Amino acid sequence: MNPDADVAAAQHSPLLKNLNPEQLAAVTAAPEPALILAGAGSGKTRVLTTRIAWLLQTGQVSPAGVMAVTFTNKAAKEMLARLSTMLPFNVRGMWIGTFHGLCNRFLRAHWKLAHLPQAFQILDASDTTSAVKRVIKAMKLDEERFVPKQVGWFIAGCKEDGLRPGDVEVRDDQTRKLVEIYANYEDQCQREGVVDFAELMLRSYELLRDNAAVREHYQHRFRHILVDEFQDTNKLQYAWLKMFCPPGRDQGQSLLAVGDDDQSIYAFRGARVGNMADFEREYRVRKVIKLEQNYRSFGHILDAANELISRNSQRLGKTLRTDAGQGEPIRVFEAPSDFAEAQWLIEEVQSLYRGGMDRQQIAILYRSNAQSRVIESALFNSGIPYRVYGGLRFFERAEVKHALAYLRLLENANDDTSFLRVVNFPTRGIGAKTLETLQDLAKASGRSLYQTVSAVPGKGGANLVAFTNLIDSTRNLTQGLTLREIIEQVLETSGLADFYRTDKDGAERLENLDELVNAAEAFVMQEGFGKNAVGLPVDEVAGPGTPGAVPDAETGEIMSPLVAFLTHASLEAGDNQAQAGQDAVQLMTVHSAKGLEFDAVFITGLEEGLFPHENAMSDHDGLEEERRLMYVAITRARQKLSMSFCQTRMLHGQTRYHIKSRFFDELPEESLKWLTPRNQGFGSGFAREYQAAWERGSGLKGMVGAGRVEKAAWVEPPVPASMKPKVSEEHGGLRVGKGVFHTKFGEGVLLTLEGAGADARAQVNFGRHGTKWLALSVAKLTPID
DNA sequence: ATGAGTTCTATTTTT
DNA sequence: TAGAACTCAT
Repeated sequence: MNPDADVAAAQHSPLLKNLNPEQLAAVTAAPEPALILAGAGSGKTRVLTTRIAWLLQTGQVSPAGVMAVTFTNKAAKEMLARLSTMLPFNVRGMWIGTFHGLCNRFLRAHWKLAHLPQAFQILDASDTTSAVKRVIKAMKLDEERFVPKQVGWFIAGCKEDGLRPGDVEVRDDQTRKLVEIYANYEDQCQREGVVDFAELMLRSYELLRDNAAVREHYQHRFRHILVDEFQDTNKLQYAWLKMFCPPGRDQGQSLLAVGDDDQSIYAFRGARVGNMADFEREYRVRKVIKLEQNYRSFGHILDAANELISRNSQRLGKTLRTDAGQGEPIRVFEAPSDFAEAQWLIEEVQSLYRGGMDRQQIAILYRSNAQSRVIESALFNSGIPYRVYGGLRFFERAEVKHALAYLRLLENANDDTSFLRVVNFPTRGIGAKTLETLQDLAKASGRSLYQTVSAVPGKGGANLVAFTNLIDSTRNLTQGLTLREIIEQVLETSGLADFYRTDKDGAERLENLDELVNAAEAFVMQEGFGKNAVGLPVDEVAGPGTPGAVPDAETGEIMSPLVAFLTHASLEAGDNQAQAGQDAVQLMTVHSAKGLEFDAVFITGLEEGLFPHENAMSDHDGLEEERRLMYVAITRARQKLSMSFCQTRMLHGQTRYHIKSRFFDELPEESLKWLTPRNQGFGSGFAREYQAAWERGSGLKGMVGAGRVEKAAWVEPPVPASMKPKVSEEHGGLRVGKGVFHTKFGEGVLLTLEGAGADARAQVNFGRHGTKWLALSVAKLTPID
């Protein structure tokens, strides 16, 4: 092939139409290491996917030679989806996925070399914590001094620095013990055939590092490696990438790193922004391409973002610009209390909605999850549908995890984590005492719990044997069944389904178990196996194309759909959001808003101590990360941006007095529109005066008397007439004082009806479930006699 | 085994 | 304040 001629011809490819000069440069960059500094809203995903498409179209690489790495499943899916609309190629040949997803794919193909069982299972965060907890217990250590979760972080931190227990520098007793726990934890995982998230990365890295043949195979195979969100990579991930494409060698391989140092907000989790600068140096990047043209926000919003972030030192340097015009200035509201802030949000949201904006185009952002409560209850009481991100995800729900534990035991009975989760759920007369005996015996003999049951004497032992018999017979019963049938069978024989059928509030959990069956069905349909599921690359697989299963790279052995599904469940916990109201206001932390965009954004709780958070304010780096977080928040907005802060806020059960965030002083005055009088600024101590006045019992009057009339905004605003509840007696067949039925809360008595139309709401006493306010536009209430 | 009572803790968390 | 995790009594 003649790349130059192809490249010249491809300049006219329809793919490249409508790209700006910087985007074009990034898409058509020469096959050498390149760094793309992609600002918020600069069309980064489009550049990434277009580049892959262009490389393929110009024949510079075949699908098997492409690897694209992301951090989230969502990003990977989006890339895959966009590519499949752009290309006639089979996208399955490419390695596109998350770091962990690709590591899984790699380890499944080389499980023997990696010293793993073929059906190894992946521990999620909570599995990891409980596994660590067991180690600490077995070592008879004080759980106060060695908090399982923290020890888990320590272990993950070591792994992310590439350190095995023997590599950790020990300088004090505490660390010595921690390393001991780490070592025992490793043994335990190995014995049980499970790996945690960090292990997926480290194990793959070590295999590549220590096995030249494997390493060279992949180096030769992947001609083009693209990495998204490079600023979020940790030390190990960068080292992992170097294994695929080592720096300082010109082999015609290209590593394209795309990132934005200004959006690095995960340093606390081990992300190293410094990897960007290191990359530029170590790979001798000749040209850094900056995508600074923003296609998302109006001028005032970008001015604010640029001005704020310019306060940070050690930036790679980037200024967003737009052709969209200035737009509206940022509205700033000072509220007397968190309650008043929420009330103001309600008014603003309703006015936007009346102005024709979709509710899902409105986002309310906050620094910490605890702030959502006040806002939620205000929204709830106003009958405005909303959706909170950050709740329990589907595969993390207790009942789902129980079902998965049974399924895991079918595949690998030595998985003690799963064993302990369900050995007595539903209850089988196996108590703590019996389990202690079992664990001691297992530890002494170096066997798994499952292998040890017969050694336990007495009634407890008999019950344990009954449990393993149940698992064994279920395994036999499910031989040859489809994945759907296996799960249905397990739900029945385990007694899980029956348990939730008789449990008084098991209905919802039963629904989730149904949903699990559906998810499995969808997984089988969608992945179809042999494709991207467990992800054995098709060109590496020698085995027969058995439908519904993936053959192993070396042996041609068939991997069961069940193992694939269990892997899927650990690697992708599902949507991180509560019940999906179609037309709902979006509530989330600033962290979870990263990567999203909305027509209207409210940044709330902009108070010193909260945002920037007090725990981050002490050191320079912490404050800079808070500033980047604020930068991320600002750049989420397309058209309208508002910011608010409170003088008083309920925190840890106490009313605290706050002053406005220093970030207000770092934004351009001309881009702000103060809805309340601007006060003296950061550090004025005004809130403390207010507090003092309040404590004297004089409240606001004292303040006004002291000549601070401009602080009238501190008075609770009167409820506007439009907001005054309209009380009625009857609504759609419902009558005050009569009975109603709700699908979740059951029967109740209607106490009050307020509002009309979309705002209509009802207060109902559900007895055992208490008295609740319900939005009639959302809640299904039916009258009963 | 279950429920009531007690104590502790509270920043963010892509996999 | 509120929730989770735990203890203790039934």
